[in-house]
Amino acid sequence: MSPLTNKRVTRQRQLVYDCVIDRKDHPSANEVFVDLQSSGIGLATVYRQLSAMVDEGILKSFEHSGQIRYDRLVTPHAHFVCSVCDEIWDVDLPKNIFSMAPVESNADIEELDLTWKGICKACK
Amino acid sequence: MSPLTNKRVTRQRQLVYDCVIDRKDHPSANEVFVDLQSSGIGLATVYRQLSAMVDEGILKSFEHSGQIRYDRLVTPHAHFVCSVCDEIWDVDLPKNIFSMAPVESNADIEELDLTWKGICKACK
DNA sequence: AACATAATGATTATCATTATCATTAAGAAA
DNA sequence: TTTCTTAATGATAATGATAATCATTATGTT
Repeated sequence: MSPLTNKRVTRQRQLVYDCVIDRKDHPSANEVFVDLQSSGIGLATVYRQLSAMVDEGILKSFEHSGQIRYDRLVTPHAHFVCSVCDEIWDVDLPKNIFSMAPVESNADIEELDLTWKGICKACK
Repeated sequence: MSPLTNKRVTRQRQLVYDCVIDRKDHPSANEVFVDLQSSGIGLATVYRQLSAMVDEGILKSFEHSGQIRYDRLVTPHAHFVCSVCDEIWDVDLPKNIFSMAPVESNADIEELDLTWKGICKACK
């Protein structure tokens, strides 16, 4: 568990965090809940802990087909989504992407969301 | 109304389309519904027509804080979102962005979603 | 004018997420 | 170790966005 937090280390918090880290993919709250079902954790706790961890900066989140997905990778990166199997991969951002911010916005860019869409190797 | 469709031109379809075109922003289905309330249109019809128009390619859509937003601009472009006022602007994609597709994906890119986030001029 | 059927509107259902609140348990203090 | 404060939990209800259902209406064709 990350030290960057002054929250109580409950059994449930540890379970949720470990689940996202171990899965290595981009689970929804419900997928984490299903994984931890046998532990007796409550659904509300899964939702609470996941969004708390995003606030604390130890997890990231993004929207995908109407639901929030969680990501253990918190450094800036992009995603590739297969339009056939709907799987998601972490991919690198283009080099110097932040220098390509639109002048129209006339603003300091804090972050960006970049998702590439296509058909993955397996589906092709 | 775009000619690219063989759908029946109902009064409701015309109203929904004109609303999105006239607004010039990125309304949700409910915002379109509220605009058209006085016409007596049904909420389900607004949802149906908007998603139909996206399927037909005469409108685009994207997810924004848990809801689907509709965009009259169907050519490839990015968005800038202000983290303070939550307003959304259409902005140009970086030049040659499609040539920067990640090699990891090993796939043909069909499209991409790019959203810049920061504080807009007005909020700064 | 008649017809076939796509579209509509009212409503219900679904799904993801958040709020509520009584109970439990971390972790600090005694 | 026991006590104590209060954050966290779990069960459940509430919310909000969107999709599905179905009887009725109206478009566009014959």
